Amino acid sequence: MFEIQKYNPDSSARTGILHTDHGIIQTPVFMPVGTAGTVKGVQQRDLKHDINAGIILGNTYHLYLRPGMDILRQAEGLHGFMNWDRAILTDSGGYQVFSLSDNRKLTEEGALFRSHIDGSSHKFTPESVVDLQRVIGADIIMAFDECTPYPCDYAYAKSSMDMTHRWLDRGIKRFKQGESMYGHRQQFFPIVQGSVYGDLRRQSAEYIAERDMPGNAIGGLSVGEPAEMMYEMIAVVNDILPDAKPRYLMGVGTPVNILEAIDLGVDMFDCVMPTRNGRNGMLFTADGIINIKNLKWADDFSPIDINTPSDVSSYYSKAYLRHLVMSGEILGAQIASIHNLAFYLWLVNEARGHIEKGDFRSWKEKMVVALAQRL
RNA sequence: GGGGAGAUACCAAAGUGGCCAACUGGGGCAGACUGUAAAUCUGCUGUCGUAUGACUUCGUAGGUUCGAAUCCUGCUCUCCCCA
Repeated sequence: MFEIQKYNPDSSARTGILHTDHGIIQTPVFMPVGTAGTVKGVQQRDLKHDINAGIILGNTYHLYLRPGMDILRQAEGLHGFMNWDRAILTDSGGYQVFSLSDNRKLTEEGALFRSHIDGSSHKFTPESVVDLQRVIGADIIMAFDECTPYPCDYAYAKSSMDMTHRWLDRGIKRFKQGESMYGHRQQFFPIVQGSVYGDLRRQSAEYIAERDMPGNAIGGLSVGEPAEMMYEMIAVVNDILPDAKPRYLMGVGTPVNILEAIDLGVDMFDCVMPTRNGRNGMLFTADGIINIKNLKWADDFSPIDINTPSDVSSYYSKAYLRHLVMSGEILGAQIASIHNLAFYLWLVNEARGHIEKGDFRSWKEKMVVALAQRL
């Protein structure tokens, strides 16, 4: 269930509230990615109290391979297993169809995977992926799709999109036949595809909108295409997807990408960037990007970032964090991950505040310039 | 005092007449990373702003040779064994 709270007067940006049985989520929202049942490097305690994440991601493919469904069932799902009482969204494994393309084979029936862990063979179908996500028990579960690569020729993009649509209907059917295993409600989101082709995107958005599910996702973007192309596709799609339902832009993105997409009417985001890039020494701040490994920070004893409201951001110095990252110390990856996630959450909350105030557009224009700076 | 081994770039360590400005690690410098097979990957790392180019290098001083990090001689230093 989703309620719009406020529209920004001069853009498609809006604020809303998404209801789940594990709490309400104010949108726009950023969802930290916790693929394997862990937001890498960050404890649940810090995710809650320092970062204040209301919802995190898990991944069906990875959890299915390890620890496996039997363990998750015994643990009463992923919530019980990782002791996380707020909301969870699971990706279906559609992204792995893309990222593990060397290890899989697609058919109308579904996808045959070779496990990246032990090489064993596994089959995912639109139906089985619903069943797996029942066991995992996420509040929001995703349809099984093919995330097409970029570049992707028109013919392939079209046939892939059509198959994703057929897969969607099979998934919805399975979803409606079954029920949640642990007593809380689950919502099923379909995914728009169509690569970078406006007419395909339009077609896909129409198809998905007709399914009338509680929320809609936009997939297959930020896979290497220019940002402008991505924005164009988002605009096309959002024009068709119903206003009254949350729109989830999968896998995006940079702080700038997120503000631009909010401007276009997107409500939900997830991305590995704050955690992965954080582990690799990139820090995001409201003034721009810091590569903490750069020599110039070696003797900078000022706080990492006094603007970002997390304990670590103002407690530790840049020089110290650089030392930790350069030395390969685990704490460096942890601090950087917490800081970046807190920054992403701060950014979308700030966006929310400005939408409510009605000056989102002008605030965004200023931020987009600042955020892209290299410090 | 006697015998033996060795000195290579920031460190470690290959190379033992031309394919050597010198393998490979590490370190350092920089870059990449977008629904996570990533605490990962890529580039550079003697000097000359770039170079299929020039110049200076393999403890040190000489020598042999068309050509030496590689062979010979002296010197300096280090390590090991025996007294």
